[in-house]
Amino acid sequence: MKLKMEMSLDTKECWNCPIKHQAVCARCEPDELATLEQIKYYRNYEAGQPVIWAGDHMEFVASVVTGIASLSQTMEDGRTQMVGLLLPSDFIGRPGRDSAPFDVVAVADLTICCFRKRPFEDLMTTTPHIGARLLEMTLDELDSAREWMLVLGRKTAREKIASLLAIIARRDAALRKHTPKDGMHFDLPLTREAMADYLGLTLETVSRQISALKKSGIIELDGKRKVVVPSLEKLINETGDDMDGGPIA
Amino acid sequence: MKLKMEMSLDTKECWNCPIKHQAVCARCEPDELATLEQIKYYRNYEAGQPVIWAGDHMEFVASVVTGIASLSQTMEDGRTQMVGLLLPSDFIGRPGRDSAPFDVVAVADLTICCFRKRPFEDLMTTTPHIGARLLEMTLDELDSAREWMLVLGRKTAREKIASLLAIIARRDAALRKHTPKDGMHFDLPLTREAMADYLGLTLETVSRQISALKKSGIIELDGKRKVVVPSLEKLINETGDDMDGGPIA
DNA sequence: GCGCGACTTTGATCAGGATCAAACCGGGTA
DNA sequence: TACCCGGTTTGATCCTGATCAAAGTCGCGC
Repeated sequence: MKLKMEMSLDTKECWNCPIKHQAVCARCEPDELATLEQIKYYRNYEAGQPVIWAGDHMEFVASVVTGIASLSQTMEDGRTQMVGLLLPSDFIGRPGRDSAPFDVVAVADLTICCFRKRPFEDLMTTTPHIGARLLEMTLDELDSAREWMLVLGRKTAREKIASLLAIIARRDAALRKHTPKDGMHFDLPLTREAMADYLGLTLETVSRQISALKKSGIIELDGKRKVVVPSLEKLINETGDDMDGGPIA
Repeated sequence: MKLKMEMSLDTKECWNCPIKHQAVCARCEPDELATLEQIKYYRNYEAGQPVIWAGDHMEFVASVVTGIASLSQTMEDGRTQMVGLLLPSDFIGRPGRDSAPFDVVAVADLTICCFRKRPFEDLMTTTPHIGARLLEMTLDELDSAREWMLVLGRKTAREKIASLLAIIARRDAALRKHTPKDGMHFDLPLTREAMADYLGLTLETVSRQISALKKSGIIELDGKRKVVVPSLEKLINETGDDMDGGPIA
């Protein structure tokens, strides 16, 4: 059993938070940050642990600080669809509702910064910065979700895999604050099954298509979980998207 | 060529607008409404006409007043995916961005209430009501989009058709301000092709599955475009969703 | 080292939808 | 009336990805 990951001390204050420029608190004035500081607390989850089940009462909203979580739905017969990946700075929860619409599960070891819901909502009504930033983030997420609908509804298995890899490559580059480039390598944080659930495929098909991309020289694998992209252009060619643009998040 | 539909005079003032309680202006105070009144104008489109192409510069944001529009994406090779249906009171556009992320096309004769973008954005910063309402609407749309991802990624053709019919039935009932019930009948506002684009299917499969549902007694058809639902429960059984809940929008 | 369990790969077969093709229907117009 | 045209239905066949099954890989604890 792995030890629970703890955040290092120096990230425990808002003014030193690694996501302070991207998260819902990005626009806050010092006094607003001070208020957030009062109502926040951290929670840690290890890979695989559930954070929230759909329908649960939520007493907090939160921001992902480090790690990855998934947002997903499951039908009675067990078919599941992942509907979003939550990366650092992404927001969890909905001011104004108290039950969660989807399951949230830690995919990799996860730290979230929780805000007690009632005070957070109060703060939203008394200051414009949080609401404005949340609106901005929500509109971006809505665009991302809609772009993903094209992947789910119209792309082939190979295109789906390539699209997922391209997105992870872009996000990984963004987290490291440089642009994606040829020869880049990154961690594949998802199991084959999680990829399948995100892409609306089976895990066997995911495995086969990854093998096929490898055979075509589009990607190289280093172990099961590390990917090298020799030519970003070739990868994007496989996604079915036109060269520039394409889903960002 | 059909005559362009014009709104009747009595809906041309905000205080008499049919969607004033649901749209982005729902929370506005009288003085805010007065400002909106200054910056708004109506536009009409007939079925089939484009409203905006993806990438276009947008000089307005808008609310659907009457009719239906679709939000969609098309790949270079022609594959298209509808990513949303816009019904009366739904919002078009994104404060803070000036190019449209998706195509908007009138599916049925359409009237929208446009707000010049710059003044609208200014109004958003000076009053909380519009931003708060827009956030609320955007969060709902995000949930809807994510629910639709389950349909696209994991449901069978039959389940997809049943899900679409169930959604249209619910929305139709909501527009008429009563709850959906057994024996209800409603208009099918979409062509088979539009349904296919919404569901990630081909139009032939849509046609076949509608025939199959008819043969099973789940629905009855009156012409090509009117549907009767003898038992709502039976229809929902076909969606794969559990009885209550299910996608709302 | 060995064995176990979680995850992954690969193979064989099946089936749900796509594709290609043709006929049908209803409404508008010459 | 006959014709045409957009939308729809139905049929025959194909193919992608699902399903069922078995073997391979890696990390970890004993």
